[in-house]
Amino acid sequence: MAQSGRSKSKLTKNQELVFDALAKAGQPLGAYVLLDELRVHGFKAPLQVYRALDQLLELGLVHRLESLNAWTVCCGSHSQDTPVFAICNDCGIVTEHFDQQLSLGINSLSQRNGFVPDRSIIEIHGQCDKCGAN
Amino acid sequence: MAQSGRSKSKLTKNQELVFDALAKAGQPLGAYVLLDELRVHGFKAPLQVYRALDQLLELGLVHRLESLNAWTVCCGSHSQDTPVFAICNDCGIVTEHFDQQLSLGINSLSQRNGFVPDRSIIEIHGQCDKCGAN
DNA sequence: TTATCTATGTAATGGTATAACATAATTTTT
DNA sequence: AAAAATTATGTTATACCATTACATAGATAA
Repeated sequence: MAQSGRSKSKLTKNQELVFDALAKAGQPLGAYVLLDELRVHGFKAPLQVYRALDQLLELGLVHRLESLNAWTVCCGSHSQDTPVFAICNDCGIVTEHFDQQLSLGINSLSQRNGFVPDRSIIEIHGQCDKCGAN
Repeated sequence: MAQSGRSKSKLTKNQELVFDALAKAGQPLGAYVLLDELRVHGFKAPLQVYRALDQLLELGLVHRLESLNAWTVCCGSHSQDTPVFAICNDCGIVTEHFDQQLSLGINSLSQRNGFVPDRSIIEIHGQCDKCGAN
């Protein structure tokens, strides 16, 4: 929350609305769901959402889940390291993690192939602990 | 190619057309690009492509690149282990890898969180060796 | 106070994927 | 071989995701 707090003070009105809607949801939302939620605040077009999301991404306050076409608030506990998302097939809950072994693996594989990594995507689909217990 | 050869013998006409178009391209293609390439073979609607792709995915003959909305043939050298894709920002070349450290990392992180992984996505964006040399 | 830059509003369009329904081809069962 | 069931295919319409292009307003700098 430290980083979030610092950056959030500079948010514009639309950025703040989008961020708060995502934070309140506590789970990933699609851009058009966000649009619908924010119509009550005057949002009328997808671009209002996408522009805010782009800025929030830039600031590191939200992530995009590539395999879900959805967006979620950053947990805030990693700086610029690769986030890892665990996505439950059953309940849809998504948790964000940071994992050194995976980060090192990305760097090591890249280096062996003369590849310079810039941005990495790690998303694990499966069954969460709660759903597995049932 | 061993696995591909075995499975390919069972492909339907449309599946074979889609697979061959992807293989010939040698790089990821979008579904609508595939559709256009296959119009000459009688394809007329997106669903013809998507249905074939779904089956090819199932058979492990192709992969979907989630961060590109594109599809590519499987390199064939990993069985059911998580493929890792390196995607060059500059030239667009995509290479497929298998990496034990990353696979172990996925399993380890999952286990620590009581998560049962089913299908994982690892995509690294950056600069390839050729582009870095220039 | 212009000039510039950033944020916003709005309409139109492009790109990706699936639902729903119909038909044909193939395989299984009898 | 005929009937039934299954699988593949064809086609239309629609839903969902994202950006281009252009116009306007607000804030900041010169």
